[in-house]
Amino acid sequence: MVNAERAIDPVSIFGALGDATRLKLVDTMSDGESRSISDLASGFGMSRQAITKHLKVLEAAGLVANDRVGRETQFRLETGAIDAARDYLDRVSRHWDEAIGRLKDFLGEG
Amino acid sequence: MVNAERAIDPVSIFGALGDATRLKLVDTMSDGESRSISDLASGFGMSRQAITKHLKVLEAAGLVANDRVGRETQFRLETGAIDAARDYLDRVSRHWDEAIGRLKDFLGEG
DNA sequence: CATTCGCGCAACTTATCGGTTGCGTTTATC
DNA sequence: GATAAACGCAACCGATAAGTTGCGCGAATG
Repeated sequence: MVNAERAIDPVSIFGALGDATRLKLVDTMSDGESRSISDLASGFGMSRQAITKHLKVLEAAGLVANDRVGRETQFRLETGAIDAARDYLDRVSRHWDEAIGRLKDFLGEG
Repeated sequence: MVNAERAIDPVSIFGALGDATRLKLVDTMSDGESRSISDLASGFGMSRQAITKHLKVLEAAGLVANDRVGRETQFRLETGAIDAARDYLDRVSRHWDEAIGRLKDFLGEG
């Protein structure tokens, strides 16, 4: 199998987003631009290596991707995983709504 | 301030969802029913106390609430936090779409 | 061609997480 | 009123997460 690590696993996606630094990274990259690691790291009061680790977590979850450009590694947001997470929450929400709807119907009939 | 711990913090919401057991708990409760802790724990191959801990994490994030009924503590899903998380992802997605749209317009004009 | 910039790799430390066990308390049941 | 069910609290433990530092390497720069 070429291209492993492509699971679209809600657990790892939510896990990746469940950290203030990583969520801020996602937020930063939500403007669609590609940024180098050092560029990204400059905003956070943290070492470059720490940011690299966070980016790897985001990448493993499919939330970001990177291209090597010269001596830089530029990261960009990958919206597929975000959409998947949103869809997951949508399903939960809809399931709940339908169940509550049935409950109300049942109570209304009584 | 009465009712502290009501923050609607995306980080803690995503963090709470970023665990297989907790996500399964949310999934289980998405049918709108209230369940006791022991009831919930019976499905997972895990001690009641472990489930209690997970439920507290979910509760701290605002994803579930509980009422004491006799000797049972019944938990139910609280959709507000889920909606908040979904809205957050929506905003990120929309921001990205708009930014990419502007980029395409710019390239198209050239 | 020496320097420096951006990065990857690896070791290490500390804190937190996920899980366990044990015990005491309250509520229901026989 | 003894027994059992459902729970909370707390101590404990191994694994992992988040951050650091140090070092070496290839790509750009003067």
